[in-house]
Amino acid sequence: MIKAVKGTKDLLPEDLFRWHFAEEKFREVTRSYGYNELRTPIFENTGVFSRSIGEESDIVNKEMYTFKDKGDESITLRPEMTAALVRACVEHNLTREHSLLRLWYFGPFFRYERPQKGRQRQFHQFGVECLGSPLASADAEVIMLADRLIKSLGVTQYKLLLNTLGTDETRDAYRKALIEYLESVKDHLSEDSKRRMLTNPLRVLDSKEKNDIEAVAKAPIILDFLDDASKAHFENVKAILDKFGINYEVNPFIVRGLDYYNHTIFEFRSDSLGSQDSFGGGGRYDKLFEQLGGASTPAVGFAMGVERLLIMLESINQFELKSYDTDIYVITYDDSQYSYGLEVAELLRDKGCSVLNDVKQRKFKTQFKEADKYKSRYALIIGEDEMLNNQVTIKNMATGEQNKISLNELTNYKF
RNA sequence: GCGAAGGUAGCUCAGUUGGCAGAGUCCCAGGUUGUGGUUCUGGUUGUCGCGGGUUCGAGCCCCGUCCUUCGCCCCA
Repeated sequence: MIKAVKGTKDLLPEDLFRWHFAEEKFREVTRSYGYNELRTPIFENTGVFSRSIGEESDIVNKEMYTFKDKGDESITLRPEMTAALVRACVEHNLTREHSLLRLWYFGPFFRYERPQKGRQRQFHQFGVECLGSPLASADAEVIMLADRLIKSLGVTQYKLLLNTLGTDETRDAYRKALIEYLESVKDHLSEDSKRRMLTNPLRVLDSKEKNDIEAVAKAPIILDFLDDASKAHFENVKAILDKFGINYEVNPFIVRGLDYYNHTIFEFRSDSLGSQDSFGGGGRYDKLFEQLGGASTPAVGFAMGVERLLIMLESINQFELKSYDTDIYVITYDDSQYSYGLEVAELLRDKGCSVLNDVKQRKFKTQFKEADKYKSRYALIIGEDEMLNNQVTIKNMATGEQNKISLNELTNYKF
């Protein structure tokens, strides 16, 4: 038997009820903040990602699906959206036409990783990007949108972690000081962290190793390296969140995996997800437009792992629907009324009802059982009698009440 | 890339020291020819993940491999 590729999943009809529920909320919440959807191709020229995410990051180094196409171009299946979205905005000059641009997206992404709970090779992200404002107001809007979305899905058990990286200069100065410190406690670090010290030193702060956590406790803290403007920016973000009762926890140890962030960074975590406890995150990326050849454009955004979000919905039993209800099931006594039943069904579909005919033309009793299975609210019963008199018998499946009516009455019936 | 557990019917799983591959559920048919949700009766369903090996005989033991799950790494 041929199976789906490792780390990929089919979404079956029963899964999709939950997906549709979430996707509806994406539309609802983004609309309430005036965000418009943007879609980009699923693959890009490799440079879009290698130039933005960071050559040293694991994503670029070992997780991208990169291949040469028949024209010998290096192509990469998108591992995240922000770089692709910025590319599209630059290419179409969108930020020239709108000095402030609010966009959202939802779609599949690809990373070559070891599959695990909440981690697949093809996975889905939902996210928003607010382009054009350097102010804390934009950071706060994006965070509040994310928070509102999570709440609207019915999720309550989660934490919002907040940190700031300051400007590129403060981040680089901090990185230097941190490496210096880590060198001094090198003997107490795990093997992983000794390696990370060189590739992504900020990651060491986030280690789960007991020894690392102790060694890092006295490490220099980014907040001490911030210039006044960066501090003010961060304070403004917090002030807005405070005003609207958004709970957060400042955590100088949270770190994002992508190189392009500066100033505010944040992460949503939940303990119902096992080891992949982060289900969303984002931050400000003021330099990315320039890196990708566009005009300097301050920007902030976030992304959410949709599979992880849905795991959380499942764990709180949110949204258990297994199939959609239908309005009407047309039941015919035998095959000679089938064609008449079809006419009646089409008539009702014109009115906007969902109507089922038994295309297997099974026996009378079985059709009733089907009507139950599809949770039809009404059964239309058609025998020789009804057909000859241009009538139907309409039965309310919940009350059992039924009566014979003409087609005319049927088309005016309030279902 | 590293470490650990698992894979038996569509689904959830049982299967003893190696001896005819099972249960529940779902599905299908029927309960005397125009009424369902509950119920009763009967029935179908298998590459025991895949490939080798040991054995008279393998779902069970051995080796390899694929996939899933859990942890590390990394990230959403």
